[in-house]
Amino acid sequence: MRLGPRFHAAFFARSCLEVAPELVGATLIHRLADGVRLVGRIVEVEAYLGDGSDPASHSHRGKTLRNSVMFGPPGHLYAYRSYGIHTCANVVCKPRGQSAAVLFRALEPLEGVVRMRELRGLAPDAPAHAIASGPGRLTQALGVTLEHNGESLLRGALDLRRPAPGDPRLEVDTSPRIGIRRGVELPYRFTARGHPCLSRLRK
DNA sequence: CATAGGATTATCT
DNA sequence: GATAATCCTATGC
Repeated sequence: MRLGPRFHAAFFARSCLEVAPELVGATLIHRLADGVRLVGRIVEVEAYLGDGSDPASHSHRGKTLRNSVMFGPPGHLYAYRSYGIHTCANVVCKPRGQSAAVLFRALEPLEGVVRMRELRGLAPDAPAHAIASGPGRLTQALGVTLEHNGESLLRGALDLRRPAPGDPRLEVDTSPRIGIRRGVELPYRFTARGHPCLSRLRK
């Protein structure tokens, strides 16, 4: 398949509330060492602000060893461990020194689907919507680990691309974020309308 | 279909 | 020592 154009760092050097909805429909790629390319279309993201107004953000209480990448250059990967088991992946927003991020929550598998099922430990006939619908599932399916924390998403093995010509234009819905205890009411979750690969389907 | 509970560990208090 | 931006399985409608 043909990939869309790259993002420039400037795209991410602004509010994650602007960046997040524009990432719905973009593609996330991981080129594995053996040449296999894992590609998915982003259908669900969440924004986490860094200006102190967002109590659910990891950077809400300032810079720590874990969240230090959030304060680094925009367009890089912030990966962290969740509930001791899962890895979650974000793209850093705002210029260096400020902290904000967009969490990748669900992908529609596009290429390397057989490998994704293997990485997830799923049966060969497992449906596409079970592969990367959820932040932990997404990183497992794409082979993204904590070792990728801090890597650029603008070039290299991990690669974020704009939609390619001919890709579907997705309608974006807004809703409250999932699985958090603070800032529960803030509408910072952005989803592709009616898409089967969302982590939680519409009613 | 919906909900509840356990798993499991890095990070911070 | 408690918490956590979750997932899977089991159980009950």
